[in-house]
Amino acid sequence: MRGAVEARLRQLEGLLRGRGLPLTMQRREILKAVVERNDHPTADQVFDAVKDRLPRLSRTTVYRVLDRLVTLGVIRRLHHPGAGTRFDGKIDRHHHLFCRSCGCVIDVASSAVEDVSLPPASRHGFHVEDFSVHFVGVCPDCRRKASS
Amino acid sequence: MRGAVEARLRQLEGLLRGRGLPLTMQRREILKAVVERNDHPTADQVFDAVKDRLPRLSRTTVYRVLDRLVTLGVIRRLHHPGAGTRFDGKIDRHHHLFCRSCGCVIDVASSAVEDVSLPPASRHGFHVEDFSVHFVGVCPDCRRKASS
DNA sequence: CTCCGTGCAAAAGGTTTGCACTGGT
DNA sequence: ACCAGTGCAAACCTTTTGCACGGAG
Repeated sequence: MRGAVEARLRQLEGLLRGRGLPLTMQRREILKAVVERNDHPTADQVFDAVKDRLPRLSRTTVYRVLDRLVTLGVIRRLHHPGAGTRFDGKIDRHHHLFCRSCGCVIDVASSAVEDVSLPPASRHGFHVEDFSVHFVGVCPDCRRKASS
Repeated sequence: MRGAVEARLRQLEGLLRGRGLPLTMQRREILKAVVERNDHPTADQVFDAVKDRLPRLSRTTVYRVLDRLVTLGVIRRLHHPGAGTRFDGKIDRHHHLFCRSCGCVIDVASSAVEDVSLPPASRHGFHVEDFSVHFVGVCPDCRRKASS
């Protein structure tokens, strides 16, 4: 999976160069931190993960860089029940399982979900570009605890 | 649509009485404020909508009452991209169109979306109870502005 | 009468902003 | 050298908490 991270860094570099923006250490390390984990970290968790490598890093920068990465389309903002904003290193279409018991979020590959479409007449003139499905239920861990 | 609001107030009254909880003016007015609008107000917007009728109302109470209404299942919490927590007066299954330009949210009737399910092999032991679909795109207003 | 609910004020997060300095190109 | 990015501190906004009073059942 190391190669995947390298690929994302190159993607970031390309997007930044295309706009004449600098590729800083902070952007590199923050992107790595988000992509390397498959949970969905908050800005604060990203800060914690990166601060060892960049001791002078400020929380402000984490917010600003995450925002920039979202704008560039390198990562996604995730709207997590309960807690604050979270970030998701995956950018291919995928869906989420939200556990209503412990609040965790599990990714589901898009291919595991049958295609979703809206009848054109129901769109109210809304131009739909993408979608994601939020499944709500109980995760394996919580089911195990509940049955014991 | 006035009748619908009355019905929801009776529903609230029943749920509260069943638990020996009082039906206060604040709970009545806050529920009305959420149900009467078809957008998805924040706690602060609810406060603004109700403060004329209840001049001594405090923001704290709005938060507490909204929370209680969610617990009772009379309204739903909505996890909205960008902004803070929003509340949705509809409790039947429906989906949402999120405008990435202005941030507004439009309801979609559930019947307009084909049923979505996960193949059993993809559930990783997760027990799915419900789902909702988040469509992302551009709303009619923003499309109009963009084309001019 | 008894609790729960409410209002107020203050605290607690989480996120944003202004400004001077640093760093990538 | 230039301009965007960064760090710091303070501001901001939303949400939560402690405590005394007031109102519904």
